Amino acid sequence: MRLIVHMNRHSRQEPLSRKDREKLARQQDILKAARELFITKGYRETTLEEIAHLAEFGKGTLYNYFANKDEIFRAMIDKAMGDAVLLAREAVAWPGGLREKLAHYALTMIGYIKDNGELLHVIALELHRGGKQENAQKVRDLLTRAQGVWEVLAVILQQGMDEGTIRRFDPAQYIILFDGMVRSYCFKKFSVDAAPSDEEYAQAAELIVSVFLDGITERKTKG
Amino acid sequence: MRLIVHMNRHSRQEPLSRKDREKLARQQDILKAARELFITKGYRETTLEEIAHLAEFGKGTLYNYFANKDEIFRAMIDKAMGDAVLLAREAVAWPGGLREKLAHYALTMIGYIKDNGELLHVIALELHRGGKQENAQKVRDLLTRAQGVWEVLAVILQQGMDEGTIRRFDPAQYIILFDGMVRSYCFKKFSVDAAPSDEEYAQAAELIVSVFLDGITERKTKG
Amino acid sequence: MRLIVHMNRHSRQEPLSRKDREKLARQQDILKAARELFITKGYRETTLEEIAHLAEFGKGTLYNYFANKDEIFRAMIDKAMGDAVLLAREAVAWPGGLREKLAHYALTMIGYIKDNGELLHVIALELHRGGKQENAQKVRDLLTRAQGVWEVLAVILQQGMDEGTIRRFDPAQYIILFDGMVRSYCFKKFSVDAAPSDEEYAQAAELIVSVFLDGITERKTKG
Amino acid sequence: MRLIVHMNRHSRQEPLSRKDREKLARQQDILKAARELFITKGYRETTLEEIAHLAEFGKGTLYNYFANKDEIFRAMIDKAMGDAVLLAREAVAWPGGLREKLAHYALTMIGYIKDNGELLHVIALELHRGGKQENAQKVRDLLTRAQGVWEVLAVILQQGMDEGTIRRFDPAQYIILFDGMVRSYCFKKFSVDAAPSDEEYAQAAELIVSVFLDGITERKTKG
DNA sequence: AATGAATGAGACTTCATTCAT
DNA sequence: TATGAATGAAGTCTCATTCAT
Repeated sequence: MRLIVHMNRHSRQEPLSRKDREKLARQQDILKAARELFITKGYRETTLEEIAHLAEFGKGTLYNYFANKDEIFRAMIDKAMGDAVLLAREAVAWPGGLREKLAHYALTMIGYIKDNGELLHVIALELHRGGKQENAQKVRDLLTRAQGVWEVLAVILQQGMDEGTIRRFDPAQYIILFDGMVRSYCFKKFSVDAAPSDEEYAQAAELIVSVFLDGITERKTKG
Repeated sequence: MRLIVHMNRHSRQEPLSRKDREKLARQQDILKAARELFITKGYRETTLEEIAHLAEFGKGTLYNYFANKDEIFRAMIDKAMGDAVLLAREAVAWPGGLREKLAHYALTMIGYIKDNGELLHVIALELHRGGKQENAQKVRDLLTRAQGVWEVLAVILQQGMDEGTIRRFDPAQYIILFDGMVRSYCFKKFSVDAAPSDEEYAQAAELIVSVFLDGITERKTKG
Repeated sequence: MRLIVHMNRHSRQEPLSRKDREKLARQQDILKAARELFITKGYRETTLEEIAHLAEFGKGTLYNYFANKDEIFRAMIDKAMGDAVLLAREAVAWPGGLREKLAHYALTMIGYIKDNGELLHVIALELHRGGKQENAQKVRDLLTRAQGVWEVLAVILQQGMDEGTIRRFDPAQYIILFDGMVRSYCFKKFSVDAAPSDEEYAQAAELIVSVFLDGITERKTKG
Repeated sequence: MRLIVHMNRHSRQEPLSRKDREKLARQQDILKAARELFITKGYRETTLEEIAHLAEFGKGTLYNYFANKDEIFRAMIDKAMGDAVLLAREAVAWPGGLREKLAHYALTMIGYIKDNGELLHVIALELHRGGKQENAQKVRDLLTRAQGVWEVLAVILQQGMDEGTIRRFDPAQYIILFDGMVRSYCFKKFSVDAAPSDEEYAQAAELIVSVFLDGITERKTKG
C-alpha cells in the first residue's frame, strides 16, 4: 500500500516542490469539504461520495490523498486542534493583562466555534468512544492535543497567580471552567438564537471574562 | 403503516390498563438498552440487533414498540431531557439559598453526566443538525425542551436578583455559563482523568459555584 | 459477530433439529451454487451477487450462512476434499486385487472430475498462493487434507508391495504419478475433446491402470 | 482505439528497425514482470500498478505496449506455451533412444515448472473457462498451442512404435499420461515438500520414465 | 405478540482505464 | 513517448426493515 504523507505545519521547512504544493492544496480542499459535512451531518452520516462531490473530485480520487475515510477524519481533527492551540498561543501573547488576554481568547474562540460549528463536539464524541476499539492510540493523541490548549491557556492564569491578581489554585481547573463558559455560550447562541452580530460577540466575551474573574455576586463597593 | 403511540409522562392521567402498563414497561426496557449503547457507541454505530439483544428481545419485536430506529433515538432523548428538567426542578426546590441550590444542581448534574456519559453531547449534536433535513420539527422540539432546563434554573437566579444578592442581568445567559462550567468539568474529568471519588465531586460542585458567584479574582477583604 | 457453525460430516451424530437441518440444507444450496460458479469462473471472478442469484437468495442472505466470501470458498473446498477422500477410501475397500482397486479409483475419480470440473485446479492454485498472506494456516489445512487422499491410496500399493506383486518403492510417490495420469487424462478429455461416453471412461480407467502397472513397453511374452 | 501489434517469433522475418526492436524489448520486460506476478498472485489479484512498478514503468506506459490487462495476460501465456513447445522439440531432437528423449523432456519440464510455478495451472484454468464468454476464440487458440506440445512429443512415441519398442496405441493418449505424471510430481514437490535438489530432479525424471515405460509391476526376470 | 431469516439499498474501497501534461 | 492523477464501475459487506411463522 502506498504511503500517503500528510503534510502539515510540523513538516520541515524545506520549500515544497510544485507537485507537493499542489498535492497539499488538494488535500486541504478535501479536508475543507469533509469538515463542512462532518460538522453538519456527523462522521458516519457523511458519505465519501458527498465529500468527493463537494470537493469537486471523483470518489476514487480521495484515495489518492487519504488512505481511507477514517484518515480524512483524523487529518481534519488534527488541523482543527492545531488551530485551537494557535488561538490559545495567540491569547497568551496578546498585549495587556489577564483580562485582556482572556477576553481575546474568548472572542477569537467564539469566532472559531462560529466557523467550525459543532466540530469540537464531534471531536469530543470521538474522543469519548473508541476506548473499545483499535483507535486507543489515536484517541490518546487527540486527548494530548486537547490538553495542549488548556495548558497553553493555563500559563495566563499562572502569571496572574504569580502577580497575586487571582486566587492561587490549579490553573488547569480554572481554565476548563472558563473554556466551558465560552463553549456553552456558543452552543446556545448558535443552536437556539438567530445569528448574532460582531458587537454582540464582543459583549459576550466581556461578559464571560467578567463572570469568570468577578463572579455574579453583587457587591456594594465594586472595585 | 401502523401508528405507534409513545406513552410518556405527558400523556393524560387516566389509569393505564394492564396491557398498556406492560407495553410501557417494555418500551422503557428497550429505551434503557438503546441509551446504553447509543452513549457508548453512537447512534449509527449501534445496530438494532445489539439493542434487541441487550433488551432481551428479538430484533423484530422492537418494531412492535417503536416505528423505527430513529424513533427509538428520539424517545430516548425525550426521556433524557425530561430527567434533566427534573434535576433542574429539584434544584429550584432545594432548601437553602442561591448557593445551596446551585451547588445541588451542579452536584446532581455531575452525577447525571457521569451516568449518562456523552448522551448530552449526542443530543447537542442532534440539536445542531437536521436544519437541512426533514427532522426540522423534531429538532425544534428538542430545543424547546433543552431551553426548559435553563428556564427552570433561571428562576433561581431571578430570585437572587430580586433579593439583590446578585447582579441584575439576563438570568438565562448567566445560567448558560454556569451550565457550561459544569459540563466542561465533567468532560475533562470523565475523558481525561481517572474516575474521581464522590468527595471530589462535591468539591468540584463547590468550586464551580464559587467561581460562578465570586469569580476568581483575589480580594483582600473577602466578604 | 455471530459465530456461524459449519455443519459437516465431522459433527457429532446427535439428531439435528428441524431448524438446524434447514440451515444445513440452505448452506449446501449456497455451496452448490458457489461451486458451480467458482469452477466455471474462478474465485475472484465470481461475485457474491451471482452466487446469491444462482442459489436463489438475496445478496445479504449469504451472510447469514457464511461469514464472508472467503469462508464460502473454504467450506466448498472442504466438502470437495472430503468427497475425494471418500472416493479413495471406497477404492481401498473395493473387492478384488490391486488392479481392480486402482481401476475403480480411476473410474470414480474420472466421474468426480467430470462433475467437479476444474475445482481441483482451482484448489491447487489457491494452495499454491497465500503463503504470503494470513491464510497460511488455512492453506496448511488444505494441504493436509490433500495428502489425505494420497495416503489412503498409498495403502493399496503398500499391500501390493507386501504381497510382492509390485516393486518395492515409496508408495506415496507412485500414487502421485498415478493420480497425475488420471487428472491429465481428464484435463485433455474435458477441455479439448467432446464429451465422451461412459464406456470410454471405463476404457480410459483400464488404460491408465494398465500403463501404471505394466508400462508401455512392448513385451514379447506378455503375461 | 489504436491497434497494438504484438510482435513475436511468429512474425515474418524482416529485420526489425531499432524502434521496433526497442519496443519488442520493452514488451518483453513488461511480460516478464507480469508473469512473475501472475504466477505468485494470480491474474485478478495482480494490479497493473504492480506490474508497472516491477517493470519499472509508469502505469500509463503499459498501454503503449498492450491494449489492456487481458492482452498482457494473453501475450504472457502465448510466450509460455511457446517455450513449452520448444522444450518438447528439444526433447525430440535429443540424442539417444526413447528413454533418453523422454527423460530429457521430463527433466527440462520439471525445471520449467519449477521456474514458472503455477503458470501452467493458471493457463489450464483459463483453458477450461471462457466457453461462456467472448474469449471463445482466445481459448481455442490456447488449446491449439497446448496440443502442439503433445503432438511434438507424440512424435517420439510414434518412432518407438514404428521400431516395435512400445505397444502400438494412440501416442497422443500415452503422452498425456506421461505429461500428467510429470506435472503431478511437480505439484507435490513444489506445493508440499521442501525445495528439492537437482539430483533429486534427475532421479524423479528417471522414475517417471521408468514407470511410464515399464510400469510398477514386479517382474522376476526383468529385461 | 414475538421472532429472526430474508432482503436490497447503500456504504466503503479497489483498480483498470483515460487523458492532459 | 512516458506519466500518474482522476475517474467511476463494480465488488464486498452491513444493517434497517419486512414478513411469514
